[in-house]
Amino acid sequence: MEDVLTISETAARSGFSASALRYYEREGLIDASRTQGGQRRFRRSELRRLAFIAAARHVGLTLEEIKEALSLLPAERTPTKADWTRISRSWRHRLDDEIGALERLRDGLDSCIGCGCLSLQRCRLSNPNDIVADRGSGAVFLPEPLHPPSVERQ
Amino acid sequence: MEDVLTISETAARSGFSASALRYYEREGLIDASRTQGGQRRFRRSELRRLAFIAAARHVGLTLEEIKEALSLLPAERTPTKADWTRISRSWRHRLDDEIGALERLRDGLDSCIGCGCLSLQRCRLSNPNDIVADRGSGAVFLPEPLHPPSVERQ
DNA sequence: GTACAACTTGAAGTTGACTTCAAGTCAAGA
DNA sequence: TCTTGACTTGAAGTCAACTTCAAGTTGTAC
Repeated sequence: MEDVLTISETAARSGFSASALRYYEREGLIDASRTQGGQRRFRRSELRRLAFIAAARHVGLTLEEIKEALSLLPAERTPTKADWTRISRSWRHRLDDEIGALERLRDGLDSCIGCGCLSLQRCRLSNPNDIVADRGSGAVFLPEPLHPPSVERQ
Repeated sequence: MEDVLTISETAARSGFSASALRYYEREGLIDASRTQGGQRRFRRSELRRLAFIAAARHVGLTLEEIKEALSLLPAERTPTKADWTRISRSWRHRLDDEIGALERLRDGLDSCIGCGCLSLQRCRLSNPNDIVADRGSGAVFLPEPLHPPSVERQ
């Protein structure tokens, strides 16, 4: 076993595609040295970074957020288990929030199905912010969009 | 109150932007008649369709799926409450599945933070399919990607 | 030394769900 | 009638996270 890996070896071991690895390197999420001929060689420690990236992606973080998280790792020494644990601890809250939002949506759906309304005036499911209806009720069903591309301004 | 609405009235009442309404019409999700001059006029019943679309978007359906769902509505008569209820009932399962996936992820995260591993060989959080590790263990942590843009084909 | 798979680059393409733009037309109040 | 805001269209732009492509270079097994 050599102590550096080619891009295809790294791809096979990390589960990312080679083009994704090139993209991550270009974006500054991972690092690679080069051969004299210019080919990438990845240190094994990059596999751990990639594992972190994979996990963070599963949690729903954007690459920008992941990059920021990775920048919190110590530069002068090899990150320890405790370092990795520290920067991933906040995911727990994020997941709890996401689960909570989905549960509120599901419960709202139950009542909507019960009444069959789907009314813009009354149904919180389709009108989370009570845009049209009674503005006195402060109840906001979904404080922010659950799925990224679903909110419009105007 | 007139019985048809302009695009900006419809936008205000539905919460969608005017450009989104044009887009939905072009994609065949909603319908509009025209004035002699060519301007759109929306029947009030379209507001209910739009309420459905808004709710379905919150549940995470794509426009394509929503279009398919809407095509199940009866064409020859005005949809009843029961019609709307019927086609939105399946959302419940979808939400349950999504919630379940997130909960499994959260619980996996807890054990990962506990051990601090984040190892490609051992950690199911970053290596959901056990690509590198022991292939004997049939346990698959996340059977499919939770967040759309996170899977690559080799 | 040769073959050939694996690698390199920059540029362009992909996806979904819109938004923005430019240039022109319509509707309605005074 | 005039004005002006609302409306129309098609085309192009946006976003993230990559993938695909073309054309050329490198590494290595024989």
